[in-house]
Amino acid sequence: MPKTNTVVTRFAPSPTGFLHIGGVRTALFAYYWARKNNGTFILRIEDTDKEREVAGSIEQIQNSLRWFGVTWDYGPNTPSENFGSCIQSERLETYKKYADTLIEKGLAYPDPYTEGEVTAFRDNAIAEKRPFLYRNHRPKTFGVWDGSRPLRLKVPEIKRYTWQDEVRGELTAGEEMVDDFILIKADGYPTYNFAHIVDDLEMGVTHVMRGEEFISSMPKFLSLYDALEVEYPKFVTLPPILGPDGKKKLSKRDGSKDALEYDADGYLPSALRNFLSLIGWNPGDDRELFFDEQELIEAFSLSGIQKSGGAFNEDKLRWMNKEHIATTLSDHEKLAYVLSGVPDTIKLLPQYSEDRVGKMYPTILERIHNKLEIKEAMETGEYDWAFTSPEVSAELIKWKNDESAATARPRLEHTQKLLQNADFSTPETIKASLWAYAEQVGKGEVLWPLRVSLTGRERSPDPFTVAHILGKEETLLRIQTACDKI
RNA sequence: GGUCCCAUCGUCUAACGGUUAGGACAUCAGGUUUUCAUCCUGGAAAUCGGGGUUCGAUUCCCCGUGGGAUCACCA
Repeated sequence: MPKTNTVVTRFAPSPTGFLHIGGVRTALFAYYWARKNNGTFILRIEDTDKEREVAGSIEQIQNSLRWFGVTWDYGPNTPSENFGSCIQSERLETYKKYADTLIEKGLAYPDPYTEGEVTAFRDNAIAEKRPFLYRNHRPKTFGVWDGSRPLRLKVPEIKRYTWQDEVRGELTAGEEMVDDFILIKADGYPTYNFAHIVDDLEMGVTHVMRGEEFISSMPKFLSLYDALEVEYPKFVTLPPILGPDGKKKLSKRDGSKDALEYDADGYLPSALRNFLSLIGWNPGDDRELFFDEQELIEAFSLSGIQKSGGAFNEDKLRWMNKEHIATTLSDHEKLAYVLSGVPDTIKLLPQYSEDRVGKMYPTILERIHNKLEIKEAMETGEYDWAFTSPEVSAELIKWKNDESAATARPRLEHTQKLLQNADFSTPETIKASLWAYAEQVGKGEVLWPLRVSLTGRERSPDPFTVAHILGKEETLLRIQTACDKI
């Protein structure tokens, strides 16, 4: 649905693989800005390099965006009545049209050199330690372009360019960066430099949002806008997302993996969205937790975008994910979340049942930040007590104030007696049945041996929670087993 | 190397000439607690350096320094 066209933004990835984290952030910002202004958001596929194209990545990119809740008004499967397809390889006629216009104006010409000759020019310039400029070799007269050779732009004016960036203010570039770049390659496909500008124009894009790596190419873009005699859109330069070291750009190793891998690791889309939005942008106040997409859209502003790059802080992402799990998931969803993190090996344990997991998921969620940590805790045996009778050592049952484990036996037996008549419906009701006794005799004296009898472990959830998870029968049995041992 | 960009606690960041430089994650200490976890309280922790401009610079300007980007028939 076309909206009020005050703002049109786009996300324009090339289908050369999965969508990485940096790309997601760019998409998110462009999407927020469009939605905030009741504008239009376009997903455009820049597939003009057939060599690098990876099959299936268009689907993959769309799936990733959908996972984040990003929706687009026009995209690969939703063409526009006005400008048609959002896939560049299907728009070759359009680029041709613009190329012809430039040729007519005398502002585009076929490159008369072979690739080898141009390379030789370049190597020569490098050897002489001076910047290579194709325009120094520009032919005196232009031949007729038959499509078999690259078509180059004749830059309308060689000058120092100055332009406004919505984030960084006034930016400049020297005339060394102004050169006769290629508009259409010998294979008939346009270059990024040409295609993206033609498309932005055709699609009515008002805000071009992209990473800072494009700043140095701006003279190219501006000279083309000038050659076409069109208005510049607004430029919004986004800072890079850096690796944890805060220097290099985020690499695969430290988080720039497929956005969907985070799903597998148990990161909630809302948490990752929240986290990524806060790298290179902030709402201007102390708010950090944005559980809802709408809040983010409302808070978003161009003035909150940062100039400098931000590191990917996985600790903060983990914290944020925990917060999102706690506040955005229903009880049912929390249980499903934990269940999906239980390794198969655990499911083989004799007392394993979903019912038991259903009683213990809150205590598990209290201790983890993502699904990976559930798996890890389970695999290291942290929760084995819940699914199999523990091996209880008498040594461990001994409370620090006791002389030996046997000292605890009468207390355990009394505890067992109290629990026989206890209400096991919640940890609190179990606690109620034991609390008076524990306070009278000593909490550590009663609760430590009980907890160890039930779990066999030095560290575990509190005994009331454990007893509730195990149920009355199993609880009493385990206490008996422990008593028999000491 | 040329051109360009950036610079506040370890990290993400607030401050848009006047603040004891604030918040969050991480970290440390204390408290609650039978242990772990949770939770609560508190602490330590930053304006890259040097010059200007100004009554007054985190903030404006210049020079350094450091980091980054870019110089393709890739995007």
